[in-house]
Amino acid sequence: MRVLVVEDERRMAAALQRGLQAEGFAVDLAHDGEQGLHEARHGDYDVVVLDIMLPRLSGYNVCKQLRAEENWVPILMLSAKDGEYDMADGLDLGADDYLTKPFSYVVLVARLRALLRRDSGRRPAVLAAGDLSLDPARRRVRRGERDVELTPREFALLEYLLRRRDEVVSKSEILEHVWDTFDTDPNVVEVYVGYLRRKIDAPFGRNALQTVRGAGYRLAGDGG
Amino acid sequence: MRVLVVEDERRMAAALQRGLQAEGFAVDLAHDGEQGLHEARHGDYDVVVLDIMLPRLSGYNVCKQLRAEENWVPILMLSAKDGEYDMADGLDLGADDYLTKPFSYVVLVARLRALLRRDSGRRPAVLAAGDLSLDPARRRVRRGERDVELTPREFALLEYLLRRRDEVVSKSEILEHVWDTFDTDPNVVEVYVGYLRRKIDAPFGRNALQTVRGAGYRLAGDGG
DNA sequence: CCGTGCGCTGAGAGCCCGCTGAGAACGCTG
DNA sequence: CAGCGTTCTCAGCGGGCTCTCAGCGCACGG
Repeated sequence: MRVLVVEDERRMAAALQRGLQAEGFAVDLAHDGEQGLHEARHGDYDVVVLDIMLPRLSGYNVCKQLRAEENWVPILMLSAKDGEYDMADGLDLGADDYLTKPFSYVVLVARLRALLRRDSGRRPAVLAAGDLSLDPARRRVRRGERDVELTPREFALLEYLLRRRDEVVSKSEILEHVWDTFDTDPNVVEVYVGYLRRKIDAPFGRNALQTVRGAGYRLAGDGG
Repeated sequence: MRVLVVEDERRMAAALQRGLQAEGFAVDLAHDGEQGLHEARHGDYDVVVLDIMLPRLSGYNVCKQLRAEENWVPILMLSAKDGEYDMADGLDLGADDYLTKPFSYVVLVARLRALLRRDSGRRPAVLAAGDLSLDPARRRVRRGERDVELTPREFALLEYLLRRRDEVVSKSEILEHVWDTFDTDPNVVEVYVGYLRRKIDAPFGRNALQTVRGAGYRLAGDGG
């Protein structure tokens, strides 16, 4: 999962980066509002952590601007507790959650995961393709009436493919979003696609997870 | 997807070309600002990667000129980080995104894809000629209501011909844009034209892909 | 009518892509 | 420490894809 942290104070930013990386996130940093706005627009992040007090452009305005552009990436706002800013304003502007400094990593990570799970509630809670369904919140996968057991990695892969169902997704895109790396041997994707097929397709005589030779994979929207 | 890379430094340009081709883009190169401007005007590209420091005409001016002509092709600017130029200026001039050298190659690809996704609303997403259609994003080709399976090379060839439908396209042009070489035996084009005809024309009793003896091929705009 | 040259096609060689089984490394639990 | 589940690497293989080549048909010009 890709996280953008917009925070001008270097030590705070570095600490957040280390902490979140330890939790398995891929973290990029922006050090002022303009850069943050730019990265959020173009960087394809799954969630944004946004400080309010920023040089050049405040977190408020970054958030406001993004929402004005119909960019609904989940945003978690951070503020000092000196009360100069009111967090309620942030929520009004379209932020999805907020935290007041100082906060603990544990809480931050928990909030982030919650945001990712519900994805701001703007998308359907359950991802589906035909009779294949995945519930991110309950971490549950079903094919028809039967539950399917997946490992964490298999689950993340299926979730990503379902979010982009009917599209052809390249192995490098998969590596970037599911493994949070890009210089890994793409063979690992092939291996996990194989695992998934053995669990969601083969036992049911289906073929949802299709190979597009020379391009990547496609999850058929009708469930195969 | 067609990408124009405007970059004077040969090694950089060659590396970008190879890398982007591996990701499935069709890449053309321009080596100075004037050539880049000319290609961008006439080349029908989906996105332009534009270095700022260029001989004869700077990337700034290429961008400014294109926008002045109401040409809204998505532009991603590249700059050295020596700070001589401020990227914000580039955005003011109408660029859609920027990256600072050195950048990771994967980030570049991700940004390009994001640009293409965002922009896909403006231009027709699918290329068509009569009841023959090709969707670059979903990597899908249809003749009427029937899906047609193509190999990567066949797909690239059909995409190129569709973009230039009703024009007579020479074999050397095809070699240059689809095979990215020019000293190859043109017979390979004949072979692949043959493959395509067997998949998109023969089974349907159609004749979209026409031979213009002594000149090249033409894809009939009405689908044959 | 024939000759020349262009384009078409079937056959086949080689290569590369993707799939898979085996197993090593790692962490967690009892 | 043993046992288990998960992740990932590696090597081998099978087959699809690409491209070459040679032979043939056909258009066009003499």
